[in-house]
Amino acid sequence: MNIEYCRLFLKTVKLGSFTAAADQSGYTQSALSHIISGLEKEFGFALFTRSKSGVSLTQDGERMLPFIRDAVAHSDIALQAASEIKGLKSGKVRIGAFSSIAICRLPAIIREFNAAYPNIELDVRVDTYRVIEEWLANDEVDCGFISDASLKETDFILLMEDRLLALVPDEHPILASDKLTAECIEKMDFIVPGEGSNYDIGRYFKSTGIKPKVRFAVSDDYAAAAMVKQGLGITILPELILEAISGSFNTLELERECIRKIGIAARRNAPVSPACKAFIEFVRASFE
Amino acid sequence: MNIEYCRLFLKTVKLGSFTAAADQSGYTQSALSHIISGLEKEFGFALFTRSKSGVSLTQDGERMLPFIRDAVAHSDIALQAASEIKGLKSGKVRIGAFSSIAICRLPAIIREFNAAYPNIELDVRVDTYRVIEEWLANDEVDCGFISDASLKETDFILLMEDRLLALVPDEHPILASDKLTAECIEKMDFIVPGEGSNYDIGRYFKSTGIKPKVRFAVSDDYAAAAMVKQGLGITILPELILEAISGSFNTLELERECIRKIGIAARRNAPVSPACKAFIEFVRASFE
DNA sequence: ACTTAACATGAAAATCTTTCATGGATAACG
DNA sequence: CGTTATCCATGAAAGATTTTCATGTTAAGT
Repeated sequence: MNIEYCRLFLKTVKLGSFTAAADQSGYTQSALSHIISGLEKEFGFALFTRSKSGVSLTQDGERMLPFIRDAVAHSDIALQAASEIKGLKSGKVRIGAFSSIAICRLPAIIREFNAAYPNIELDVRVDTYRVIEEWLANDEVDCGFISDASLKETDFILLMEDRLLALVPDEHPILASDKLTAECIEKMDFIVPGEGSNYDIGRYFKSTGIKPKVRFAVSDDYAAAAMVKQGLGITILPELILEAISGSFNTLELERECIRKIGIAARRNAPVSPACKAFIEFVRASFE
Repeated sequence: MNIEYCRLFLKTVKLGSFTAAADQSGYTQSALSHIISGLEKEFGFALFTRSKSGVSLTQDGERMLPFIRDAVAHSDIALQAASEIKGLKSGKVRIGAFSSIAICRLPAIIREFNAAYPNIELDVRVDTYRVIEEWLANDEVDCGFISDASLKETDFILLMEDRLLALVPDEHPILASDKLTAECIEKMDFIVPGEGSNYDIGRYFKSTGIKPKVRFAVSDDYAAAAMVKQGLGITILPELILEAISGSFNTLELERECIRKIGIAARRNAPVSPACKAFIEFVRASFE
């Protein structure tokens, strides 16, 4: 029994016409006629009654229909399984990541993933998560690390929570206090950090109503940290970024805590390749 | 995906050898080698690791195994369904029947069955059910009508119960009585009927301990009936046979009732053709 | 080392599949 | 009603695929 022919049988049943089924399947009408005849010979009875307005199932054909559907369905499952396995042998996953993740977590993940799936190519692009969301929407990446802040058309998997912490100059009196209050922030000079963190901090100030005394706005988090060290003011950065910044810094928890939720997302309602599935699962597991 | 090739894959898994699997399946080793390579190309990964002592599944092949088994199993079911349907279009059923059934019931059954399954040939052989059981055992018939008396290696389906009745001459004083007692039987001349019924009556006398005064033993039931009519004695016959004997007879129930159970049987543990199955089911339904 | 057993491989042969060209039959249409 | 279009069947030819044949390679067993 040839499964391809069974598929043709099903299509013919659906369309009630050899000609139409053949056209839709890239065969000639003649071929399909021969093929169905072959099936009928193999089974030993007629499947269709032919007429000038098409074909319709015989009673015997009707009886066979569920069995053939079933056989086709199960062979499809096998084929599907094969393509999953194959997809893990030779895939390519395009990943969007924002800088702190790219610096602090991705290198280890990529190394381990490569060991497990040596033939899956990983293609990492780094930008802010605003941009990563665009990439996801435009199908420029297969999956991306984003914050839960504005997840829209994505399947989001939570990986970790990341606190915002204040960075304070060395030997500053405020270090004696337990947490940094809103009033303290407003009293001190504030250095607005780079683009990505900027976004989180903007949200933070907006939601708490804190109005910082902005002295500087710099283009990246490292610069902001360096300026704090020079005593030019304080700044606020996600904890994860601090891991990436070498050197020791004085951090202080915020009295009004702020947490960003970091996760990985693929486009919702879009087919996800086996390789990408495997990568996402791998990332999920590595954050457990 | 070619189901035949999947079957070959399974056989190869079972035997752990291309050569052996090819031999058992009527292919050359080379053909199987090409075929498995083809499957591997289709799936996109290796199924077997080859060695000089045979082949063994790769990890991926192992993963595919259950899916392929499943696909093959379901296509087998479809093929099986087809052969059932086909079997009902062109079968032959060899039937063993004993005379009373063959005369009183079979003609109507055969006529109706033929209308329903015009292409199934029925081949009826008539003898006593002792012989029919032999035919069943020797596979000389596909199914047979037998009594439950000595059903051994058969699948027995009960169809009807058949009483033994006494046949008494016209105007005999015993007719006034309600039932025929054991003493009455022993007082009167007894005519032993033909071979088939003989067997039932022998059992009856044995089990009840009645010792009849045997005057005659005749070769068939019709003769026994005729002799009763001539006033030569009484006899005992199954009710079903009386239907077959033309003319009116005086019957009397036995005080010690005897019932034979008539059914149809096929050999147990032997494959039963679809046509035979259909016939047995048809008979069962027509006795309901 | 030699032999055997097992799988691979390329080319040839055999078989199967598909198309082409055509025909017949009926339904729809003017 | 005849004409045309549509639909399926069919036989032969072309094209693919499958299977075999002949042979090669490699490793295991003796």
